[in-house]
Amino acid sequence: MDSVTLDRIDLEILDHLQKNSRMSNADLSRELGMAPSGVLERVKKLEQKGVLIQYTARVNPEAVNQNLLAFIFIKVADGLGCDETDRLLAAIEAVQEVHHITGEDCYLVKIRVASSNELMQLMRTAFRDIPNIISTRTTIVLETVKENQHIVIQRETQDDK
Amino acid sequence: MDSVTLDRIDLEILDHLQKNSRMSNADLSRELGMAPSGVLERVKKLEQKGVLIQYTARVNPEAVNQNLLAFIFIKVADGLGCDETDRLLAAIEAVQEVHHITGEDCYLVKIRVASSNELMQLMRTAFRDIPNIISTRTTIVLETVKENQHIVIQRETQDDK
DNA sequence: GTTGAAATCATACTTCC
DNA sequence: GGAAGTATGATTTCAAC
Repeated sequence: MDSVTLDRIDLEILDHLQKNSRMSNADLSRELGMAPSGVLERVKKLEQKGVLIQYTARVNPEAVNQNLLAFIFIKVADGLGCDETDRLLAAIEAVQEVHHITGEDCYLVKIRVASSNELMQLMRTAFRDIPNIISTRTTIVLETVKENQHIVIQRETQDDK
Repeated sequence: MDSVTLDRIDLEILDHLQKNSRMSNADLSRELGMAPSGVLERVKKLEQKGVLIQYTARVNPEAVNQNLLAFIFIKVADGLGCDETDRLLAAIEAVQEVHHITGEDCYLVKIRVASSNELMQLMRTAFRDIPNIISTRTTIVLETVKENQHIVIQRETQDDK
């Protein structure tokens, strides 16, 4: 999944769909100056190749009472963690991200919940049930200034077709 | 933006669009067992109310050579940071997230770049040019197990219409 | 990648509850 | 205030090129 070759048009498609995934294929093809069918075929291929992972709507967390964002550093018994621990952490719905990291701790987990109360309850239940966890260190987010998953599309460093 | 009342149908819409924002309004209305026109009106209102922030496509970072993910803890001179620092950090394209956090450091920044080389260059240029930054502490992600922005839609804790 | 045609969809307007 | 019905123009989709 890193041997995929993308040309300029593919990168333009990715850029547009990152900015608005709900745009119609007709609009997208107008932007690119191509026939809709040709664009659709490229989009389908990008999906098949695993370049386009998902189309998602971003929901304002405040609007659905998910006001607490936190990062949790987790130290586990077996040095680098294991597949089972990975799986258990990822299975928690409120957990949005699970990363293996360098440094003292082994995991960095991003979690979004309704309140500090809910976070405490999760720590006491879901996290407590995961074996191997030695310690956790929680950092609370006071305010989020920026938050997206946009990947910078670098047209110049890519091969053209 | 937290006084918005959403009923069960609104929450179902959010849930569906989070899972696939590119689904047609016709498909969405079939899932909900409603007429397309009614569903469209709700979606438009959710956009207007700022509940639906954006429709975006998730791109596989490896496919576009963005293989390095890192979290940077930043300490600034003026305790809690300021709007100007917020703005400068957020302006860096590779920076996906900027949070004010509790604890020793003031900011937590998530950044995605092509390589450790590019990260180093960014630290030497973009970050170096931000006044007030006292120190940075970088944590490199070795592997990402889970990464999404899905918000848990809690049907039971919301008011029904 | 494009064209063309049939099926399907988006959406604005009206009517209904 | 919604939601459903309706009509028209746009879009999707797939064949053949």
